[in-house]
Amino acid sequence: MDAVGKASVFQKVVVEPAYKAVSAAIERAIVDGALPPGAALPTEQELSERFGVHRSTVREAIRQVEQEGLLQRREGRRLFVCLPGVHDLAPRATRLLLLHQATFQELWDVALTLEPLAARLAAAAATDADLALLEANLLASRREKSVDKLVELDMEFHALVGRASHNRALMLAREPVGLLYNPTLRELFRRLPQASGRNLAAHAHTLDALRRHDADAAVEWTRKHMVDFQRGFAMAGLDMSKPIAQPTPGP
Amino acid sequence: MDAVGKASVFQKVVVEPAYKAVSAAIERAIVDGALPPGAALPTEQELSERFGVHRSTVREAIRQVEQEGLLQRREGRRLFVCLPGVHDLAPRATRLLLLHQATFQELWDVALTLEPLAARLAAAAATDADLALLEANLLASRREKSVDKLVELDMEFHALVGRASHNRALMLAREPVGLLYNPTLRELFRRLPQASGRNLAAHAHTLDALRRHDADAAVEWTRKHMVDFQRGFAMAGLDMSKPIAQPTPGP
DNA sequence: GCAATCCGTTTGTCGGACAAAGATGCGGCT
DNA sequence: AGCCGCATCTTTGTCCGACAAACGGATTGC
Repeated sequence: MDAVGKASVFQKVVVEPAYKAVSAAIERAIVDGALPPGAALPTEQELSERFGVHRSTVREAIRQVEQEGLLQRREGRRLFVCLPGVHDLAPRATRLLLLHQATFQELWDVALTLEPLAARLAAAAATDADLALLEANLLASRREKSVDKLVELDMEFHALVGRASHNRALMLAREPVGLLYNPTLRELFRRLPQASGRNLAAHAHTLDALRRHDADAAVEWTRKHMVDFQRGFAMAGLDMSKPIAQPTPGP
Repeated sequence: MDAVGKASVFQKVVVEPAYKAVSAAIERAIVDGALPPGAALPTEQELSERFGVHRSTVREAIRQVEQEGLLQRREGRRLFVCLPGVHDLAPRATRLLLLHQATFQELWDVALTLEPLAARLAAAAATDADLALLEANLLASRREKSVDKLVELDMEFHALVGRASHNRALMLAREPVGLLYNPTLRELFRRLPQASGRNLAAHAHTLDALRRHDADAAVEWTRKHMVDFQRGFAMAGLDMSKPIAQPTPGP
């Protein structure tokens, strides 16, 4: 209508808030290596002077970077740069799946693929230290009677196999899935007490295969273990197509 | 040494900052459903009154929840509750793998397992809409000449197969892995121009299998596709055991 | 030399202020 | 009566300053 017309020569200008710009700048400094892991973040005051914004603005920016897992409060007050670990991302992924009401079937399809992969890679890459941790887990499981603790130990066993693979992409992918077994596994163990024994036997066989670096056996035992679990799941009358429950079980 | 002695009856008391308590409270309200997705977050002032803290403190808390992906700025100013999507978590996972200098081999081992799984599930679950999107992607790829765009389209194809699986756990697991192909794929396409044609053929066969709901064929073509890629990788003289590069390639 | 203490620094929190951009409502015009 | 434009209110983004508590380091006393 005017001289410019409908041609969008002038796009709508987007102004990003200062706190966002600052948080992006801090993030970039960390990712680019200007602030190496372990280094202390400069003082809030210094940052506010450097960026030319008020300390409150800097604080808002810091909160964002902090939540990102790139900063960690250590020894009291000061913030230090740190590399985010898988344990930092997994809860978020878990919550995402919960909020989206993912079904146990979805989880299971992925687990049925990832756990054997973890076993296969672990057979090739497991160190003595990894094997020792698995051994310790197995021993603890044999002594444990409490269902809740057994579930914890079972999940830990699989997490340890994941770690023994020394594949960080795999650990990242399987962690959230592994976390969500928890409530279902607990329910299953409660309904089928005998499942726990079969579980332990399968773990023992898997560990044995890992010790021999026998990838095929490790995969096979893991798969058997999981199929067995699935059968138990059906026998216990649980429904795989229902959304997964919160990791914090009700009364 | 005093009356209490070394017995740790009195643990060191940990006081969490107010902004953290507030952010946790807001998060809980969202996760518990008190603030359903789509609802507007109360005013900063109202929150500050309700929690009995200063508005600055509320703002710091909001920044954290915002970064978590549970809040989104829509239509200008107000913040609205929203469910975090996979696209919100993936960049973080990607950055984590980059910072940890994960090798392409690690990525590849996972991809070699997840992509066929996606194909298998997609063969069973793909809707007409999914297939149409894949078809459109294939057509666009056939017309495209630019290497960069072709890489984008290739990654999109695999992402679409993932979506067609309708398995959210799978999408979550494969997204970060998929994102990191980018620089390597670009390098490969640049060095081996003929790879692109083979790529398209494999995509076409995969899509065909998905249309026929033939899971075995879909898996087989996907696997072939990936093994082929791996061979090209070796032929191009690239090293899988080196850390992956940033998604933003240098000159 | 070691320990207790004092002081500056840094963080967490608060009070208030103000500009800019939406949202709201009201009155006037057709 | 319905719509438009304008004044006003709200809300956010940013700033200023202040202060208590905790931490670290320097200083001082024994």
